[in-house]
Formats: sequence, C-alpha cells, structure tokens
Amino acid sequence: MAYDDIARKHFAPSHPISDDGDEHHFCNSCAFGAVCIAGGIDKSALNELHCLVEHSGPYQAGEKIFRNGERFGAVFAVRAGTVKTQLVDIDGRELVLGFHLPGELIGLNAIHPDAYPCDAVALDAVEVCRFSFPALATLATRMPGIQQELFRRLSRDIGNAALLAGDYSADERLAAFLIGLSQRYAERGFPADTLHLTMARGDIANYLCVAAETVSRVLRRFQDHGLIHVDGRNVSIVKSAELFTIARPILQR
Amino acid sequence: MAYDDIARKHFAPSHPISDDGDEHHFCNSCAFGAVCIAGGIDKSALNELHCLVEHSGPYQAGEKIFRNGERFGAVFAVRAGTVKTQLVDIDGRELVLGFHLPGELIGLNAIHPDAYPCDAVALDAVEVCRFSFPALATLATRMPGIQQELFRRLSRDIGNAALLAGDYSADERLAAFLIGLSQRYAERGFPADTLHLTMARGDIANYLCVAAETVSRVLRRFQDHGLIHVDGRNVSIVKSAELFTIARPILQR
DNA sequence: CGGATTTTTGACCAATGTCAAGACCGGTGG
DNA sequence: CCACCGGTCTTGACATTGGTCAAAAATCCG
Repeated sequence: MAYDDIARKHFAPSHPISDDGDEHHFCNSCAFGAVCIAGGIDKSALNELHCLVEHSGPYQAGEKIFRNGERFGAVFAVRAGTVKTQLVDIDGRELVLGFHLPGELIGLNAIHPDAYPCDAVALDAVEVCRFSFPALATLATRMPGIQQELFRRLSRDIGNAALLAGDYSADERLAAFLIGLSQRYAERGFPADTLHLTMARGDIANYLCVAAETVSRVLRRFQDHGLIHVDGRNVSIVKSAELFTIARPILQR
Repeated sequence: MAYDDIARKHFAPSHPISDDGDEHHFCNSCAFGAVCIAGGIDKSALNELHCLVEHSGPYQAGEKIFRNGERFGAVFAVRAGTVKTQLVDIDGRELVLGFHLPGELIGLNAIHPDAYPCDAVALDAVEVCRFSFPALATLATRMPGIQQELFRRLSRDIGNAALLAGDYSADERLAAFLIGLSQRYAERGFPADTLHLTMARGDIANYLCVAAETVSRVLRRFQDHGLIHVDGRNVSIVKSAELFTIARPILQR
C-alpha cells in the first residue's frame, strides 16, 4: 500500500531515538500525516521532512517540553500522551491555554514573540516530534502543501484561543469542554462516550477560567441530571445531545 | 530616498480604485510595509504583490467588510479607520473578537474553516486592501519574507486571542484595554495619552466580556482616582504607570 | 427642536469565588 | 496486607464581584 510505503521511507530508523519501531503508527499520529498522504510527494521532499524531524521523549508527567521565555526555535507535534500549555501570571494565577492530543502542533504561538510565551507540560507519558522552525519554513516555500497545512493550523489555533473568550457560564464551559474533548478523542479512534481525563480538576478549572470547586460542582450536577457519569477522572457521556444543547452558544458559531 | 522609490513603484496608480493618490501614506499603512522595506525585493516580486492587492472602500460606519459564514477568499489589511470583528452567538450575545487599526490584517482566522467565522464591521470611515489568499500564499512560496510575515501575524493573533482569556477582573481588563490601545496608537504616530475611542461602550464591553454598565463604572472609578480623564469617547491617560500596574497580570506574561 | 441611541447611575440579586474541612485515592514502606 | 502520607477532589458556608433591570441624563442627528 502506498501509504505504508511512504511511512516506511519517511521514518526509516536512521534516527533511532525512540525504541518503538512502529513506523506506521508513528506516521499516523504525525502532525503532517494528512498533508503527507494528501499532497503529491516526491522522494526528495519526503527525505527533507525526514531529516528535519527529531523524535523526542518520552517525557514523564510534569516534565516540560519547552518553557516560558525560552528562545523560539522549533514547533512540536504531539505523538503520544497529552500536553498542557500554560502560563503563570505575575501574582500566581495559572492560566491553561490548551490541552494537546496526539497529532496536534504546539509552539505556533511562539513564532511572533520569537520566544515561547508559555510552558508546555506533559500530563502523562508524552512523546513529540521536534520540527526546527526555520528549516520547516524553508521547506514550506518548496512544498505548498506544507505551507498550507501550517497556515491552517495557525488559523485554527486563533479560533481555538477565541473559544475561551466570551462570558459563558460555568455550565456552558464544562459542557463545551467535554463535548470538544469527546470529539477530538473520537477523531483519533477512541470511543467518544467514555473519556479518561488526563488532567487534574485544577487544570480544567484554569483552562475554563473557573474555580476548581466549580468544576467539581458542575460535574456533580451534570451527573445528578443524568447527563454524564463521573468516576474520578473517568467520565462517560450519557446524554450527549443535551450536553451539546448546553454547550451550543460556545460551539455553534 | 529608497523607500519612496519602492512605494511609488509598488503602488503606482494603475489600479485607480481609490481617489486618494497619496502613495506614500498608502504604503506606510500597508500591512506589508515593513516586510517590503525590510526584504531585498526585486521589481518583479513587487509587481506581483501589486497586482495581487485590491483597494476597497470607503466603508461607512456599520458596513461590513465580510460576514460570518461567507466563503473565505481573501484577507484584508486595514488601511484607514477602525474595524471590529465580532460574532453573535445563538442566543443573541455579542462577542467582539478584536478592534483592528490601520496596518493590521483581518480574516486570518478564516483560513482554517475556509469561511469567515465572524463579521468585520467598520466603526468609522474604513478603507482596506484586499489580498486574494490563494494568490498571496502562492506568492509567499516565492518570497520567504512574505511567508514569514504571514506566519508572524498568524502567530501574533493567537496570542492576542488568548489575552481575552483568563479570569481577570473588570479593572484589569479595562486597564489592559486602554494601555493596549494607547500603545497601538502610539506605534502609528498618534499621541499615546489622548485616545479617541471609535467604538461604543457596548463594543468594549463585548470585547472584554463584561457588561456595558461595568465599563461605565470602571471608567468612572479610574477617573475618580485620577488615572484617566473621560469625556465621552475621548479618554486621556493621566497616570499610565498606575494603569499599567493594574493591567500587569494581563500584559506582562 | 425632537426622537433615537448611547451612556450613566442606582438598587438589587445571582453566579461563582473563597475559605475551610473532610473524603478519597494512589503510592510507599513497614 | 495494612497504615500512612501527600496530593487531589468534594462539599458546605459565606462573601463578593459583577450582572440585570430600570430610569434618568447626555449625546447624536436629522
């Protein structure tokens, strides 16, 4: 099959940084999997992308992939695990900018200030691909598909960042969070109705800009109303339609 | 002078869409002014960028440059006036995504969904430059400076969108809003201490996610404390250092 | 001048934050 | 296997910011 072929050439283990030899899965979860498959790619271009990427990890929960203030040099594609990007403001409040699942690209918000504007922290066992940004940009001038994919991802991140904005109620925020996570898991082949939250309540709270206690209370209320079932960090979605109705003001726009 | 030279070549009035013949000012306020001056540009590339741009306007206050849901085709550089980007959610709440001054690029958040995710509304007499995005992207593959500038602007917009997030107090939000606006005006050669707000209180409120009444009250309180002086839509900043102190949790991170 | 819109101001109230205490949970070591 | 410990999570009581409603004042504009 053509895709396997590409994957094998692309990720032939000349850089044996990681010990998992599953190239197929590697490429599958790669941020550029889509564009690699879609675009008409010649061998030399693939080779270049290959040379560009550095596999890094695993990171343990709590370890940082990059830190606020570090000079910008590369973007990272999450390959396995979950990453949170966060920053701590001057008087100690934490703001979580996002949770990033395999296939997502982090560090794009660092291009402009030319320094990472946040920390990227592993929430569980995380592996990433590192793309030197100057090299990636150069490659993008020769491969329109890569450029287009970068534009799309940057643009999407603008939209995602704006999701948080808006003065929505705690219920709306929680519902939108659960629905969004469910959809993203589903896109990656995990069941959409049984979520395992890899982040603490406090992280969710700092992401949604509510108090941690509020997260607890809202989840409890959702459960009491039969919308979800909560067991620690395992949440199953029982009535997704109703959850969606609550989240609609945020999601549907 | 070299810059004048470039400006004249670049914007020679072969496309007399607008009746103001001030090419120098045209280029000055153009989104790509910086990159045009910076990059080593050959005539043919300049010509191509020239062919690409379409001058459009003036729009009267309230007129829309693009509408939520329209198919994405172009980004727009604000040339004169102020534009707000906003969207109205399912139950009528308005959310203002941003206010855009001359030199800023709007529509970048439309690349990914391939449709404008918001309305762009003129707040006063507005003129814009339209850049067909497919053409711009193609040009960017040949002109790394243009590509880089697009990456930077996209990346900056991610950061700006995240500014709104965070659970900040109304005081912090207002202070940050005033400081930010003041800085952006200053960058454009306007006085930093006397602002004319082109947007209604309600717009500010919907941008900062507070009630319009709260905007009134906080401005009043800032004035009572001697930080600013308010006269309708004219605001003068009296103690910028103290304003900055209030805004610090938002601005300094 | 007169009507419409925007802005201000006051009174009240609800959503949510804060504080504090206790329950739970997972890992560690005896 | 159990006890302990640190961190996480939940729950309750209370405080407070900021929203809502309503009316008056100011401003705009024809």
